Amino acid sequence: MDKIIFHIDINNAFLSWTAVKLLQEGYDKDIRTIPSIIGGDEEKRHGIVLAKSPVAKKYGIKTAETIYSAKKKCPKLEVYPPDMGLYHHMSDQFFEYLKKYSPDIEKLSVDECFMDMSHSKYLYDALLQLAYHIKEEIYRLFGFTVNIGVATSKICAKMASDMEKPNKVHTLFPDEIARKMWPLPVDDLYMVGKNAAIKLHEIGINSIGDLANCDEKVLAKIFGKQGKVLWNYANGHSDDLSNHRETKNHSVSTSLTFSTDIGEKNKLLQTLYRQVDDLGKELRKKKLYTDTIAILYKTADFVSYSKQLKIPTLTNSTEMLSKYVVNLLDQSWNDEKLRNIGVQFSNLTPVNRKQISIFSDEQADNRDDNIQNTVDKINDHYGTSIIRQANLFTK
DNA sequence: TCTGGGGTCCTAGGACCC
DNA sequence: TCTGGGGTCCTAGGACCC
Repeated sequence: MDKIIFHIDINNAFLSWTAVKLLQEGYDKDIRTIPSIIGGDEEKRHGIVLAKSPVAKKYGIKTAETIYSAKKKCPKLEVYPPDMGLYHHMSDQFFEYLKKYSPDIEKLSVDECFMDMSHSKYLYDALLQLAYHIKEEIYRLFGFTVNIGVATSKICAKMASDMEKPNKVHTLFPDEIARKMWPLPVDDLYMVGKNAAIKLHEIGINSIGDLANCDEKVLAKIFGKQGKVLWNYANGHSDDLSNHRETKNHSVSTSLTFSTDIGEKNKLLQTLYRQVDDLGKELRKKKLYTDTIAILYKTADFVSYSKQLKIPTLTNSTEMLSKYVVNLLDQSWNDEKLRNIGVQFSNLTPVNRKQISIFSDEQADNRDDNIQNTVDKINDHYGTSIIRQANLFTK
């Protein structure tokens, strides 16, 4: 029997979640029905569109464009601030609810997932009914709407849920691909971004159908490995779509855009120490170790740089990570003013596979681990970081 | 008052080994 | 006294996703 995959996508998740919360608090309008967006704080230079209402979309407003530009397109646009705490809470509830229908759920982000329904007891027709049922039940229980794509491959389920929005169920079975997906602009295909779209248009490939029916070899020449992937997607093949997301915890990172460009080293260090402390805590909580440490930054003129170092031992000690991060800054930064700085740890390894390097002092490592764990426990207990490294408080 | 934050994967070039 | 070729590891940068 064929696979049956559902792709469930929350419509304008951040905006819907904020809308539901405002309504519960007695707000007099549903911001999903007016030109509105969820946007960051412009004064802090976080001023981009994080989510938009369907009405805002009609004005041509796009996710990730500047709020400044969005307001030019629609002067009466209403901007609401994000509430990440709320969003994580709503996301958790959503995925908890879905478990009721399949144990095989693959999260793609806070607001979308695949559900493998192949082994469910439902017959084919009943499965489609079930998709509608889930959609309605989510609305009844939580107050937000979803799109559900039903297909025999992940790529088709994903493309189906993206069709007409909001609050819809679409199917995209093999015999529907040519009629439903091929006429769409090639730009709409998953993994065709701005750059790929330009190159495809240049060689006369404008629709997904053009891509599906073109010569694979031409694609390979232009896109390398990715050419084959795109060709498969256009033909509705391939279930490796999410492989790169399945293997989780390849890296953790954090970054911060400053309100004003920063050129003072001690201020940069303060930010870095805080970031290393936060990520270190995350690693220890997940019992993961890293041996690949990087800093990333953007200069005032928006040029990105990164500097990475592989170290001979695995660690998740804030103290050790801090030392390397400071070295990386010293090696790469030449006193330019920065608008953004961040830290990334990759090549993450579970604790039980930790290998003690011949260069490391095992006893010292264990002692460090114990101190860190105690600090983490105290901070957990008081709900905040009352114990941080002394570094964090220096000027 | 331009341009967030957190991820994954790929590529190209250099170092180094045999 | 001319310069192989395969392989792996590491780093910096970039494309793409939500």
